[in-house]
Amino acid sequence: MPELPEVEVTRLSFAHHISGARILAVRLGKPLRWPLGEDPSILEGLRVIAVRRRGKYLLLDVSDGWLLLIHLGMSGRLVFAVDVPPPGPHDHFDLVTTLGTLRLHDPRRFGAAVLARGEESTMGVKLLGRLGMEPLGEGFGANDFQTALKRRHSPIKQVLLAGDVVVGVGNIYASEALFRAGIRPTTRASRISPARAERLRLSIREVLARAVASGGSTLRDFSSADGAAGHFQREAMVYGRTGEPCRHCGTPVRMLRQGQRSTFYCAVCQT
DNA sequence: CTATGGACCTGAATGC
DNA sequence: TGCATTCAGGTCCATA
Repeated sequence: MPELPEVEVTRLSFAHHISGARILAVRLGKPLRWPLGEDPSILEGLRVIAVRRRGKYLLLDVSDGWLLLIHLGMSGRLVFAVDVPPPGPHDHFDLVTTLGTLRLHDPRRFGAAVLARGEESTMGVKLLGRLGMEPLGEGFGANDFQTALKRRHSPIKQVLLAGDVVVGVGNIYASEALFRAGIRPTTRASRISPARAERLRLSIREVLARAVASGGSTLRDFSSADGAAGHFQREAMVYGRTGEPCRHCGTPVRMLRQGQRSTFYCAVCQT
């Protein structure tokens, strides 16, 4: 479900509500992708200081130097409310605080909640250490992007998804950014010219920023922590539009498989 | 080092 | 209606 825009929209929807809250309890459901890593009772009495994002991870800074990393995986969703119903079969993590409860609901359980001793801890480095540039930040520069692409011989779509060059671009926005840049998803990254790489860099920024502004994409069930659905899917140029006319040239949109994932593109507009 | 395929897990949609 | 197959927003890990 969640790529960078959905994670960022989720963050914005509850960060200011939970900041300053004192943690009362942690409730755990079924195991997620990784174990919490620490005894949850150590959080009791501590405060949530801030909520940041790195790639598709949410980072909750907790007093006493603790860091709570939350990943939504494919089907995860956060809810923050003063009162939440009793946990259902897919509610696997509750952070109960004086200001409300933050709940991770995740049917497929590819998501995770991990407690670490800061970003430089073993677990922090393991999960965050290989992440690429933040596409909406200052550090996502033309030179660095081009240099990184030169070293990669895989198709550009898969390089974008890998997340070690640039983070946050998932299956929807990879197809969308490549369409806007006019680049075939199968093009080897190393063979993209500097001019086209720059166009791609700007397309990535624009697509992600616009998606955040639209509240993300709600394909089946995404909603932010206050329950709001996104509507960027209405602006999708190619994703999920197999056989439908390209919004630029009218040619039917094509779908192909790359590394077990669907890719959508226009064979006329993307070369 | 890079590239590729399998693994994890559940529910919804599709096909016979 | 019932049952099997395919697909879904991610990414880690083992293997070439």
